[in-house]
Amino acid sequence: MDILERLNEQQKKAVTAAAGPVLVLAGPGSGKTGVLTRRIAYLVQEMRVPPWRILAVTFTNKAAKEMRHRVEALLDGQPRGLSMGTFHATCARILRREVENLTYYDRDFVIFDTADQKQVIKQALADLNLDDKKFQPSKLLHGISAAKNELITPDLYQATTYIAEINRRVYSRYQEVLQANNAMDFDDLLMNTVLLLDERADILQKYQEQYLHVLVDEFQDTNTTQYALLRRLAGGHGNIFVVGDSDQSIYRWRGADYRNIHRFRESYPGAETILLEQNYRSTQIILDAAKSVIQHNKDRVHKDLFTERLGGERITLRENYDGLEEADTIIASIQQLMLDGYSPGDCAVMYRTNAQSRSLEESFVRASMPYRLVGATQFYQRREVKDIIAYLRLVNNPADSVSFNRIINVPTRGVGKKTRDDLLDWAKRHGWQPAEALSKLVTDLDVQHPFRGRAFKSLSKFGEMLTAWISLREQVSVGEMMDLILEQIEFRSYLVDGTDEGQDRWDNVMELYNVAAASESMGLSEFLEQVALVSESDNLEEDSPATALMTLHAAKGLEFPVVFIVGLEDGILPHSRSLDDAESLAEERRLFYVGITRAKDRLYLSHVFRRTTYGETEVAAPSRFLNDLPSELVDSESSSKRRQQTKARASSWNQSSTDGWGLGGRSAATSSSGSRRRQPAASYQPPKANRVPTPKPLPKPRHYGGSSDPEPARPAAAEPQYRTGEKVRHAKFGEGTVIESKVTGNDEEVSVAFQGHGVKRLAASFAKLEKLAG
DNA sequence: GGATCTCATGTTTTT
DNA sequence: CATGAGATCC
Repeated sequence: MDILERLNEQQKKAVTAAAGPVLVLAGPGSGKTGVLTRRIAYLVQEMRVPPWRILAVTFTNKAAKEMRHRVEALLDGQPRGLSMGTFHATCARILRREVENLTYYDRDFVIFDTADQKQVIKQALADLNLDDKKFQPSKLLHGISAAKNELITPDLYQATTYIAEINRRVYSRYQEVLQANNAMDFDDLLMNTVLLLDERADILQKYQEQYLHVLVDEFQDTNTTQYALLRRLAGGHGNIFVVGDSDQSIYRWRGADYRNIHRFRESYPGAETILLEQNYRSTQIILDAAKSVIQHNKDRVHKDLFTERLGGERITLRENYDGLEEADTIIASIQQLMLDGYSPGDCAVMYRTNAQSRSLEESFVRASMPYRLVGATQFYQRREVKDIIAYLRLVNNPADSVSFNRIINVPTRGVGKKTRDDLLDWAKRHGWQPAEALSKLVTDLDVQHPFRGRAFKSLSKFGEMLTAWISLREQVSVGEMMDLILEQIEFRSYLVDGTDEGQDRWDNVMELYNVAAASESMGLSEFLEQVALVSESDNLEEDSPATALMTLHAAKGLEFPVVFIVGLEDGILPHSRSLDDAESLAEERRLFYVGITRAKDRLYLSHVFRRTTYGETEVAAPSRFLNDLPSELVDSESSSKRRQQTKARASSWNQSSTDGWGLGGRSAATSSSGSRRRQPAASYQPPKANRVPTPKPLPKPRHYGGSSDPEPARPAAAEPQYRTGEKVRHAKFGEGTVIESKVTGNDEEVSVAFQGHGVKRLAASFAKLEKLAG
């Protein structure tokens, strides 16, 4: 494929720019990913740069994955050795490779997520005899994260006030606790990499020489530490190509600083700056509205965005009575759009806070309209999943006391607070890690210990299992290890308690198992790292027939033919916590701008008269941002007006379809879906028009539809679906032969021998086995 | 030691 | 309203 095909002049200029610093300021919809990927292809193909000498960094796994695919398509095959990944994954890879040069860590260090961090901070506070009610863990963590994002170590932390001094001490202790656990938090991955490169000129030089070209996506979202990293890596040659848009900077609260764009120009005075101003996404009207909104922010780099999609539908602005009516109105609009040839999957509903998704979901369920929730509760944060990961982490890294504490009594095994404290105490006195102490208890029969009777029995039993797992660590695969653990702790019977929720939890564990089993070639550390650095929203299914529901933050980088932005009220968007700070307010405005610019054809904005938050209903004022929309671009409707027009049919505020679109079959929807790893998109339940419209009490939306589709309510204890000898196909493992299959609870456990992959035990509901004829 | 209740808490969350 | 952590009760 010709790399320069169908590029406009500016895009071409960026792709073919000479080596050296390049700054691409890319408006929304201006084809920045295309430019970035073509730049890489150009470097390889035209400038003859070996792929392994190129480093491309992104913020999300999804962006990295997409870039990789597109580069592959351009180059007609895999660019061997190309480094492409998120900042965190890139740093983790460097740290892992250089681990022997790290003072406090050994090779199996683990990555702590926010829940783990909270435990660490509590430990730090306890160690310092500070009250965690007086000093809020979340606040302290935020402060620590901010420091790390600014490359400030505890030693460099300037404390001139009492509270800052507390912060400094907690930060310092927090780092010690992490190190004692052989663990890093997300921010450490970045900071420790920079520190390492600063300490060791030889290592710095090695990476500078390897990465002859550095490319960065979403540059406006970099924080100080990330920018420091980039500057160091590109330090020798200065071949750094960054793409960003300060108008889309919406992660300031995470340390992102779009002023890095200005700094870039100062750091690299010779940098070539290229503006991508042509928008290929939106209609003129939508783009004009977006421009009018963002124009109110000060100190912007001026861009003159334009589109060839002149005209377009006007923006619809609606006032509804309350959130319920707002949701129902949106659904009615989607149904109307369907008559115009749009699919529900062409539509997205965006909101400021996750809490707003609930009422929307309920309305979608009630109307039997398909939807998918993007980036809600993350799979890897689910309790049962975290529990099992904690087991694996402990096996991988017995120093991990956070995981230890998490699972010492999960499933309940008779180790309560007292016994646990005694154990931790005893371990501490001897200078052992908790897991180490447990091993001692079973391996060293002469050891003096404070346990008797039941406590001793429980601890030894667990100690024996743990010791055995650790000794098997090098010999078995991750999947086998997990299988063994699940079996021995009888996790299934612990979870499956006859409720749907219990079954869901077990299903989640089986899904994790499938991920592990598919990661055959990975070592345990590697597996855990991968699991720590992926997130759910990386798996938004494209081309799903369901309307996407997401926060405005989650919407960045996406586009939809039809976009609804809800809750345009002062206090929601802009959010109440941002009202008293100009910089925060500017960021809220950017958030609105990001939302508007996601839309290709149609944009619907809505606010309500009465908003219910935290169970309290209050009158809400329309968002101040609405004043920034030129009235000639907007069609305003309010439900009271509409009601008068359609008086005959609509009679009350509470009626669900106020504008006369009472189409939505009111059959009780069965399954909604969160976006899940390796799950098919939410299955579309078409409105069953002829069903008796008896609105049942709302089923609580299931977290996903995996195990029940496509055959809901498989009779328990029925015949197995799979027979011995039957040939099946699995997405990962390919063809195989069924060895045995048995029905267990609501599911079926199938053992299949796969060519080249050995025998796998799979949960039928997850494995998605395809039966092969013959 | 384990279950149950109460009470505080609540923006966004690429990793 | 809905969730989670900690206290309290059995």
